[in-house]
This record gives sequence, structure tokens and C-alpha cells, in this order.
Amino acid sequence: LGTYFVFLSHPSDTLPDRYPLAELPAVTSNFPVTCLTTGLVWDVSLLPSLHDPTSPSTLSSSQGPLDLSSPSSVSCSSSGEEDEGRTSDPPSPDSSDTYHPQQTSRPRRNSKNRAGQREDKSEATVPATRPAFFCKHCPKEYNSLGALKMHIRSHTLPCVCPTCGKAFSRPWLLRGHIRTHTGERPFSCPHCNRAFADRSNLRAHLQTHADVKKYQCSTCSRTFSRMSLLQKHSAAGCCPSTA
DNA sequence: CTGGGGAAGGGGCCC
DNA sequence: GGGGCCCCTTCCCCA
Repeated sequence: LGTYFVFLSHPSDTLPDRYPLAELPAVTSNFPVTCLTTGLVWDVSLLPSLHDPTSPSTLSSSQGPLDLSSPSSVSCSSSGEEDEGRTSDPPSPDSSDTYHPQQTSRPRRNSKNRAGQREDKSEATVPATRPAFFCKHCPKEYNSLGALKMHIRSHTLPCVCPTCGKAFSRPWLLRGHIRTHTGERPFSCPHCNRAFADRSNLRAHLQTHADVKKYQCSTCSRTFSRMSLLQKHSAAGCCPSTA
């Protein structure tokens, strides 16, 4: 009960070499769950976004305080809200508002452990290594100045689309956005004629071609291409004990 | 209601 | 330290 079985697809048998991006191995390693031979076991307690609307991942959604959808609000060069971030760089570290070296122990970097990404984002794991850098614009904390600077870019939004004026925190986000204007779709599905502007969207699309999709309901054994679909399914009542 | 696509955000790792 | 890229996740919308 309360457990999702996540089946691993076999990317190598469906994806040609010219689509290394479609390989998906990292996908499976990214889940903070126990890895089994044939799949991964989900527990709802490990899905903060399912039950905890206040989880960091939820808070950091696009529906933040900044109205990015409004072109009038994205003239980042004049974002009076973050004067210290008017350049392409975050505020200088000399700002006492953001620089709080409370502790000197260098936090672990989880070397090459992408699986830890979600954990780090959703849960403060080790109290002994509490983040020491605080964002002056929001309650977020980070364990390194670099991470904090990166985060602050989400407030300063230094990358502005020359076409529509929408602003983004990262250059590659802007590039992806520009594709929505140009129609460029560099990521093609090897199984059909579809092409995508975003690699992650192609990856999600590839699931639709999979015989056994990654996300399976532990109650009815239905599989879904997206965790969000499984969540919907669960919330709809198939798995009352988990909904 | 479900499945899927489009778009975007964010943190981590590598160079 | 910064940029680029990776990957996952989420939200919205539509068929």
C-alpha cells in the first residue's frame, strides 16, 4: 500500500545510437528510491509533491511571485526589485543579505550522484550540514554560494527574449524559449515523425512508445508514461489507500 | 477522465 | 566561479 512500482524500460532496445539523449538511464537513477532488479519502488512518503503542497519543489513552481508571463514585467534590465542583480550576474557576494557563512564545513557534493538531486531539493537531509547561504528575496537556503547565486538568477531573470521580452534565469532556458518562436525542433522521435523542441519532452514522448511504461499503479497494475498521470490516477480513487 | 504535448523552472555536474 | 548542459518535475492545455 502506498507504493508505486516503477518499471524500467529498456532504452537500448528501442533507441538508436543517434539518439543518445533518449537513453533514459539517468532517469531511473534519479529517483530517491530503492533500485530493484526490474524496477524501482515508490513510496508515497517519498513523493512530497503528492501530499505536501508546501514542499520546495512546489514552491519553486513557475507560478511564483514574479509574473513572467507579462512582457511588461520582464524588462530585466530594469527589474527594480533586484537592483543588485541588474547585470547578468547575481548580486555580489559582499551583500550581507545573502552571504551568511555560518559554517565552514564544506557540504558534500554527492559526486556524480544525480540521484541525489531530488533529495537535496525536496528535503534537508542532514541537519549537520545545514545550508549557510540565504536568499534575500525568498526563504530559500543553500549550502554554497554558487548555488545561491544560481538561485538568485531566478529572481533577477537576466536573460530576456528579444522577440517577446520574456525573461529567464538561464541562457539555455531562453534558447529553449526562442525555439517556440522559431519552431525549431531539434529532438526527433526515432519511432514516429514527431519532433520536439525540448529534450525532456521527447523523453516523455518516448514513453508513449514503450510497451510497459515507467510508472505503474501498485493496485491495478496500470502503467503510465508520466508520474503525473499515475498521481492523477491514484488521486482519482483507484488506490484509495494511497490517495 | 485520460493521455499526451508544450513550455518552463530548478538543482547538480562537468568543463 | 561561471557557463553549458543534463535531467527531472510541474503546470497548463488540448484531443
